Amino acid sequence: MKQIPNIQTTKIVNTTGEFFQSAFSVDNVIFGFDETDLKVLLIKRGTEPFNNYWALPGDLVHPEEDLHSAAERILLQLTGVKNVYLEQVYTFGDVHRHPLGRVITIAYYSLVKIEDFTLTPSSFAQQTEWHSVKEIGELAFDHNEILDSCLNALKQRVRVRPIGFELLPPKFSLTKLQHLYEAILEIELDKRNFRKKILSMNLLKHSDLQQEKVAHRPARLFEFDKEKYEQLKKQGFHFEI
Amino acid sequence: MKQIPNIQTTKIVNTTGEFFQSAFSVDNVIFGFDETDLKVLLIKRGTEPFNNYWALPGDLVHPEEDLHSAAERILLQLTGVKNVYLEQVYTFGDVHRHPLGRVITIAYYSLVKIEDFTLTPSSFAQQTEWHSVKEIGELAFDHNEILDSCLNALKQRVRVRPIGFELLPPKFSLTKLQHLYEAILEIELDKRNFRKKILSMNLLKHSDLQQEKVAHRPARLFEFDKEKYEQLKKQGFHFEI
DNA sequence: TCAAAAGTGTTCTTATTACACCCATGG
DNA sequence: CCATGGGTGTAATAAGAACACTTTTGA
Repeated sequence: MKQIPNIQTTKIVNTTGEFFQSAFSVDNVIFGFDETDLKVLLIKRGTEPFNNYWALPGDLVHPEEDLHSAAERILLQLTGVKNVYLEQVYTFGDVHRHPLGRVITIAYYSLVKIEDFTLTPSSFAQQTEWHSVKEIGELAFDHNEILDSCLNALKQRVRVRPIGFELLPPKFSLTKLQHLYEAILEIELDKRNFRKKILSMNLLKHSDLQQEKVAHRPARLFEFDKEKYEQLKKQGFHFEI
Repeated sequence: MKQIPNIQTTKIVNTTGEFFQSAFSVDNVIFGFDETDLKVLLIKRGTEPFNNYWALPGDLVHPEEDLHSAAERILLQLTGVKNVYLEQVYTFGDVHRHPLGRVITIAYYSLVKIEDFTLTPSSFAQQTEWHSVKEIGELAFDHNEILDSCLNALKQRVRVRPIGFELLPPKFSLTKLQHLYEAILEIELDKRNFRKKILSMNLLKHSDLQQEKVAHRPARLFEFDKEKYEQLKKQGFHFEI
């Protein structure tokens, strides 16, 4: 998949007869979590402009395609996964943000379970790779700015919505969950207080499973109870970490 | 000002040779506050589609214009005011949201001091009027949805950023400020607790002025201390009501 | 002197923080 | 038997909620 395959010919004729080039695209910041680090899926561009730069996956929005669907399509093409948590963040539209024309882009982020798929080199991109958000170099276009805005949005939203679970396998230990919050929020949490708080919400049902084959006391595995959450939300419950 | 003066001729030629019509616009939800009510500035459309419907002020983004600038221009044309608090909220891009073509729109809201200007009928719109957000009928296009999203964004953001002041004159009483929060958040606040909290932040400097000619004990007038806020913010201070 | 809104503290309740040891497992 | 991470409770502190009367002014 190319960022902007090549610049589209676009004409907008306004009432005074002016013409201009324009188009809109969607960029999708795909987040994953692996034990310790928050990661983001980047593709290495194989065409100008910004040839050989790492970039966010994105594409022009198709004529008969909603913005949300475009973001889903990008994700599906790159990872093969569907039905993923996806949220719009911000639209970037500076006149000169794209060197080849007037292209505004709507930024989304997705939260995926990093173990749900293996990356296969796409025919469009030279490379697709998970990068720790702590080690991101200079990206193509204004993608550093876009990534930052999505990271900030995630930081804010993960505290007040039960979306952290989207990054974990269905069954997880409380320690994993704590590490997830610590990685996203870039803070340290107290183990006992964290457990007390998350368990007091009654949103986790403990499966009877445990970790296996670990060289220490095995952790109990929990599941997020989505129905319970929807039910509590109707009653005015407000999630907060 | 017309919403979409008439549908623009737009061609996007993608790599497979398809053509399609597209354009992008900005809609600006302009909020004001008058003593008791949160209001929004609407214009009555004078052209099809949605002739005679109330609509949000908006326009196509010009070729050499940033999105933010477009939102500022719409506000300036309608009200004559500049340097106003303005924030992007969400981009609406459903395929059929505009009956005459593919037009996505980036929603902004502005916070204005309602007494800073008087409305003069614009040459483009039949009518421009403040409407209480509690009494909004059916608007043109998907503007009810856009307004709702901006209202929600305002509700969330006004609690954690000192932006309520943007809706008040430079000098205001604590009771006015309280009523503002009550109107936006749609809750009742305790007078003593509210005062304690807002004053404890040390963001208000009390001018030596008082209300005059009121048939009750005159209120002290306060000013928001923006420099103080910027300074505290650097030290990690977090505004919250 | 009345009506109307301004202004002001204390107590109670709830949430948040800080903190240290024993447990179960695999190697 | 050692190393590793899992699991647990209590006391201190801070934040939030509830609540009623006096003051100042104009009419």
